[in-house]
Amino acid sequence: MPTTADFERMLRGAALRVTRPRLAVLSAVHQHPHADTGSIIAAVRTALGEVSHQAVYDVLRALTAADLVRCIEPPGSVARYEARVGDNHHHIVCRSCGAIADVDCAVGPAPCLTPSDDHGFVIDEAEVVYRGLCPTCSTATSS
Amino acid sequence: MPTTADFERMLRGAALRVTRPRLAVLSAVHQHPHADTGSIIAAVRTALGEVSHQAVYDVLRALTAADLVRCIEPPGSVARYEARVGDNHHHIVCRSCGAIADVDCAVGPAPCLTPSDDHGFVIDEAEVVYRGLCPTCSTATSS
DNA sequence: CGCGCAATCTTGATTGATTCCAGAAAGTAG
DNA sequence: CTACTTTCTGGAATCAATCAAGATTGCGCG
Repeated sequence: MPTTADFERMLRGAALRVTRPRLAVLSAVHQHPHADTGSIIAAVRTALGEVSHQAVYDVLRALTAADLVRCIEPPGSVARYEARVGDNHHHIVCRSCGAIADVDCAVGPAPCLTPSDDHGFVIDEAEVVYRGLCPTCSTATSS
Repeated sequence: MPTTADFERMLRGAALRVTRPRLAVLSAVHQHPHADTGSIIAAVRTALGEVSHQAVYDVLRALTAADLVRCIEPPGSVARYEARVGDNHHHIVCRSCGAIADVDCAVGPAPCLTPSDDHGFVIDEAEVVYRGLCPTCSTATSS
């Protein structure tokens, strides 16, 4: 787990000002993978006291633009943020309870980047979302 | 393009009552691939006159549950619906204008269904979303 | 060490999609 | 044709997210 000093370095490296809310948001995202915005706001407030949701939204946008965090939007859920950036990985979403797990790319660095017909689109990224049942819901259903 | 009689047959086959709003929604989804809810409501109202948005939401949910339409939720956009069901295909979303195009599965019937580590999840579906620039935005940007 | 600019945060209102609710209407089976 | 059940209508409510204006604060510079 990175330290506050690491987060500060990351912010400076991205030419972003180092502020209390930003360090708290960065820390919260690292501590709570796949957390939705509400959870992040709650975590930040636990750490700092009162913080406006607007600040959190703004910080998340800035961090996303700087590639310090990544935003994912699973179907049937609100936006979620995670700290793993730079590595090509995807997600499994549980159909029943909404749990999310990371999945490393199936076949290589960027296997699905070549669809059979690109319709003239210039593709720069492919995101894969697996749907299914997590271990807990799977056993609960089959029993 | 299927006819009203076809739509009626589809509804009866799914044990759903045949109502005017349902036929209109089914028709609208077939005529406007990847339409968002608002567009579908507008299309239905053009065809039938006043229809409550609640009815459209309800119908779309019923049709989705019956696998007569499919719901997709591209990042940064609202829910959209399409009529292609049963075939495994994915989507390209334009980063700039939000246009959506269909893409047949890259490597086979269900290529990405085998991640390197499934974390104990029971996976039954994989959805791939390609991000990039559509031909129009691509040329507009590079010029 | 203190100043000034510009980015950032606070507060509060607002939008927009979606859902909930109760009653009226309509489709289907018999 | 009748009755039952599903579906639709109309309106209010919820929730995430965005917008706007003014107060703060971080950071670079002298």
